[in-house]
Amino acid sequence: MPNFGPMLKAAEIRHTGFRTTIALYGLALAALVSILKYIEYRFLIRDLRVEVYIGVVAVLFTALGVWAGSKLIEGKKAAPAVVPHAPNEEALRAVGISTRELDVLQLMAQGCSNQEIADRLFISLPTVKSHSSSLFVKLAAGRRTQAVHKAKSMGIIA
Amino acid sequence: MPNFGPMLKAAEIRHTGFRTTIALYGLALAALVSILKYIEYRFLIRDLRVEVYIGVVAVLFTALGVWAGSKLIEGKKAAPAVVPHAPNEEALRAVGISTRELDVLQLMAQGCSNQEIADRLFISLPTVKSHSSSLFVKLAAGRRTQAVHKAKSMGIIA
DNA sequence: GCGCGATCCATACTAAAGGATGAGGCGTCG
DNA sequence: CGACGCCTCATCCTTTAGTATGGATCGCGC
Repeated sequence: MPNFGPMLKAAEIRHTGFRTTIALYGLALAALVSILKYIEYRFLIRDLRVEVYIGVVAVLFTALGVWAGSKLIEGKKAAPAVVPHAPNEEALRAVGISTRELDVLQLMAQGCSNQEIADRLFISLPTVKSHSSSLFVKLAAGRRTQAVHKAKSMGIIA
Repeated sequence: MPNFGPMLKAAEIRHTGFRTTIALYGLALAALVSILKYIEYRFLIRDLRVEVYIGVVAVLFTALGVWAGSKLIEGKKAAPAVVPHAPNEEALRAVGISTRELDVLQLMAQGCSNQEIADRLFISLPTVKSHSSSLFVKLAAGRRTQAVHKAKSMGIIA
């Protein structure tokens, strides 16, 4: 069985091991062949045409590829947050923004209200206000829109 | 090698006909089978095992899927990357934002309060509210931060 | 002329945001 | 252990934002 692993590996390299991915990929392929063989046997279909096999495989693996591709892009989009790290990480510490404050800031940048932020982070409204208040001090902003604007220009958020 | 390009139109199915996509997909599949058959003939390989067929197809279509998936995501996320200039003018008219509303929107994006916007544009506070209200309607936003976020993603503002 | 949209302004009200202050739990570090 | 920063939550209060409604002017096109 050929080794297809590497193509998918990039998609989930952070969560899954290389060998594991390859193994799963191979298993999926084997399972697919088995299923097709079973169908061929079960319904007494002789000479199930190769084209049918290929069609089914093509569809399934295209879907798989689309999924993997999506993951791949997500990984790349999340990674750049890693590459611009220079400004990101640096600016973060320079301003002294904590983890939780960053969470609030990011949701804030997406246009969430304080209540929505509270709901998404599973904290209370006063807590969100607390974080945002300290954010405004650290970013020298008086309003949330200004804080978002400054944070973006500083590379703290995307 | 067959032309796989058009298949990926699945990523931008809105622009390409559905039938066209399916047809091209089928053509690609047929081409692939032909190639395999040719290889089987060319190298005098008898009984090329189905598993090999499936393996090859799986690899190719996974790659295809990855590519399509990437395109799909890019299209969704980086639409402005496709059309750098157009979105501005185009999106503006599409949403129906007027000149004055754009002025307000831009200052809003810079973190200005309504009062500051009023001062800079030499208009009254109620007028700014009037413009921003219609902006929220046109941008389908409930808050100014959300309006700014949407406007940026639409390429209406920088 | 007349409708229409854009711009401007106003008032009154509700909702959200922001500021000030205090306080408890928790992990770290000297 | 005790100071300290972070996270959490609360209450009171002020300011800003947003909604609703209405009215005025002006230019444009049918």
